[in-house]
Amino acid sequence: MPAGDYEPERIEEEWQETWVDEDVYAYDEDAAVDSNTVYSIDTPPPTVSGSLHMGHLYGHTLQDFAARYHRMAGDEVLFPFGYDDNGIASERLTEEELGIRHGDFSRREFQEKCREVCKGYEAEFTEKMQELGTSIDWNRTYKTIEPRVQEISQLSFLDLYEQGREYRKKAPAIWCPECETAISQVEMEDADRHTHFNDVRFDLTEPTSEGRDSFVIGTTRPELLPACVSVFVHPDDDENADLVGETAEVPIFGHEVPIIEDDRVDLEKGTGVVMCCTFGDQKDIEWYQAHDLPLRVAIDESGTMTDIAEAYEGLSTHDAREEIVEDLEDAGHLVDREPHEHTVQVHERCEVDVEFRVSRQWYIDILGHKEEYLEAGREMDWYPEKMFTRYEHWIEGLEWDWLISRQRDSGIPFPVWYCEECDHEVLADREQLPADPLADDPPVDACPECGHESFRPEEDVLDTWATSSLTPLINADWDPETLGDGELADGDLANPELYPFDVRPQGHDIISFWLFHTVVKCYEHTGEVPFDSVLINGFVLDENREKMSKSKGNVVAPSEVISEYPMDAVRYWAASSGVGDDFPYRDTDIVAGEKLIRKLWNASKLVDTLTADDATPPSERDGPAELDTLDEWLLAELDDLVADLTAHFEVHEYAKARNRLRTFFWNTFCDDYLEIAKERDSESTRYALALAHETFLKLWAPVMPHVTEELWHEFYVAGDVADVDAAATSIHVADWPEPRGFDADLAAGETAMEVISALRKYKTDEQLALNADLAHVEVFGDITGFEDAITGVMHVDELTVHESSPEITTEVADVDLDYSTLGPKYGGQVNEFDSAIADGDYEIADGELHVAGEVLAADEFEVREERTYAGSGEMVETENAVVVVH
RNA sequence: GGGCACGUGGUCUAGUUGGUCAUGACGCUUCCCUUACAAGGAAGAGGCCGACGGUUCGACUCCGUCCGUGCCCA
Repeated sequence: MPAGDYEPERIEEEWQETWVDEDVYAYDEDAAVDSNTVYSIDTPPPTVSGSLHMGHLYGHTLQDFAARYHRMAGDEVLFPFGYDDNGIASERLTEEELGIRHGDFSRREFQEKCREVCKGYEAEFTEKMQELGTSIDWNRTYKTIEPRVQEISQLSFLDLYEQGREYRKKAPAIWCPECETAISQVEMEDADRHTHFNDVRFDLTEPTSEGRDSFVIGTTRPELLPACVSVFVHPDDDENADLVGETAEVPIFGHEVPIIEDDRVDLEKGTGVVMCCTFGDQKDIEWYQAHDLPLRVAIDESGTMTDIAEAYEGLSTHDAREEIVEDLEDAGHLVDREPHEHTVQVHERCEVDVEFRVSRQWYIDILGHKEEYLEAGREMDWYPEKMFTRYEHWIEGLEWDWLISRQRDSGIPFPVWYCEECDHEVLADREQLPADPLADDPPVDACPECGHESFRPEEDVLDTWATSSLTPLINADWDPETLGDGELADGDLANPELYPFDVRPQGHDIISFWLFHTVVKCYEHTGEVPFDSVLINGFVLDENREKMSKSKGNVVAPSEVISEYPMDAVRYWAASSGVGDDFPYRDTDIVAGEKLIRKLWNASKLVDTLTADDATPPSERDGPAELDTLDEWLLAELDDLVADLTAHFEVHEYAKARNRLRTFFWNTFCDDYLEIAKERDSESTRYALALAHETFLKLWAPVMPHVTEELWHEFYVAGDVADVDAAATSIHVADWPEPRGFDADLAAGETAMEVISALRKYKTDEQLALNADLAHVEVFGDITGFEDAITGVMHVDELTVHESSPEITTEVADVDLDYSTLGPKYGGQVNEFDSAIADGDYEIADGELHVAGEVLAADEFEVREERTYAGSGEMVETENAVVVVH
């Protein structure tokens, strides 16, 4: 039984080890035959190279609330864990850690090194995750680089190819010159740059009809001049209309380009005349395609100037820019140059400015299926609902098909070869998977198209999202019988009961790509929306509500927090905010959790001393035939609590659940009921105490799993922690409480609590100790059945209860109008009622109020009376009773 | 620049379809070592609900503008 102080450092660690060692949270496939009784969670796997941050802690804790609640509520829960280790992030990590470059090794060698480096990080990550005390099934983990996942990723590629949804195309794509790979729209982020705005004069080959022989263009990227292929003017731009149709000569480089009109020119900016280069930005690409312009590639894949740049060949874009500006100045073509702040798009992994390059890449067609994906989003339940708009707007704003090929070594290879002769695509047989074309042979000896016998392997690897978007299929172990039909058949999933997943938890920042890509992939492979619901967690901000960032130095590490506070207290804080809302990290909130743990521990000690020693949980044994009114009242209130909490947990309202439970436990149970119970000696009270206490342990279990587990074992499980079968006896596999149908006079109970509160106030006001004796107390009000409770806890010698009204004189102090009825009925006249009542200009007769020429019915107003007690003793009023103390 | 949110006592927050004394916690003040807990208990002070307009009999709640903050997307 609980004794002394609770020791979280020791006890939390003990339980964490036991839970993992004894597989308390293991998903039981054999038990889980029915998808209705399975609760499956599909967590986005964190990048292992990143260290654990407060976002991981918060996100996983939130999922754990759901997992633990559903496990107790009778569902077979799958709470898996994945490590994302096949992206550019882990590749760069390996390079840094070992001081090597990926290009110096064969793909398989480099992948070996990646896996070796990641292994260490994974072990560290696992350890840190387990310190969070979440109910993850550590038997169900996967790594995105492991062979089974590689196979699923390649299967996904084959399946979409069979469905005709993937294509290879030579087109402008977003390119990172640092990583030397194409990247997709979602891998870009904004960065502020300090640069210059250069006004450059272009000469015309012939003067215009207006007699002009030159014009000025503003640009931040003069190094793109060699790539200039045309100049544009807006059709509504009267000032520059004369330029249209003329030919301009590009300064320094001397090549001639046409001047064309196009309404995509921004009239608000610069001179209204802009150059189009291949390529400076996305608009250049649009123009290039719309006007069928030539391609002039001035920058190569590593960000170095090409021979097109003539004298500047071999320079970096940055150096070329400086030199070209100088030369423009010398040649008299630089009209003006001003410092300029602007936003550019950079690759999120290396923060290098992206370029746009024409290259041959693989794409998944998504632009043609926007409506289906919107519909898929509508079919999911969103917690909170408002987050759906993010998904909606993302899809509506899509401009590129999904580019899935990357020119990297690490990652999962495309299972494709090309005929050396006709470029015909040959895909791997599914039996070959996972395949690596650089090492493996194609499945055919000769090209099915032209009969040629030599093949070129695809060197590219799949985009990391191409794998990360398959986690539901990885968790359910996908291995489809047939490819290309886009439907789920019997046997396609080893664990079909898991799919669709009940919930997809994730941060609101990754709705647009991770969630979206996962919906796309899984929907296309199975014909079903992969998630029933989406649970969005907000960001953990610092104590000043600012985003944590390394540069600001305001990052709080979970390890620091956990070493200082019990994990249960940290979880209590994590339950403080509505899902989806960002919220600040504050020590004081965690301290509040610590206090609650202590309160629960101490209250448990008292319950233990007050109740009989019985190792059977009270919910599983018969109570006394007859319950005392007080005890029945508590249990009836408890029924309401259980119903409310169940409803809150069902819809992820953890903050509401937490606050409701805390208020009832602390105020009603500890402050009111326990104080009364101390003074009683009754079988009924002992049973109610024990049953309420057991219920509290269960209701707190999802939020505070460690302390509740410890208390549960102290009360109801015999033997040492090490000796018991934790998988069978844990509170976390016990049944979630249900209302038991206790029926009590809740009004009388409430009145009785008011009376007690009034007596406390009296004692405080009179500077008496709370356990001071009161000789005689009279109560005017209904407290039937609670008399003993009141006399006991308040130490009242004689209690008299009156049915009748007390000897008091009443005066009408004020009249409260029922505005919700009167407003719609009388409109503006309500103001007249108010001022008349304020002036005392009204009459009450036969229960009706005569005011401002109208007669208001009894239910349209309420009279507030001021009472003066005429008898002896001190009067204390409450909402439903009058108490007189002698 | 566009979109989505959010501004409530010193701090963090609750507030369901508008109904008139705005919730709780932390902190603060006073009192109480009452046989689980003084890291506790009892009582109390503290707010023109971001600003300005509008709709309404009535606005923290609805609408508009502005200011401030955050995220997403250009």
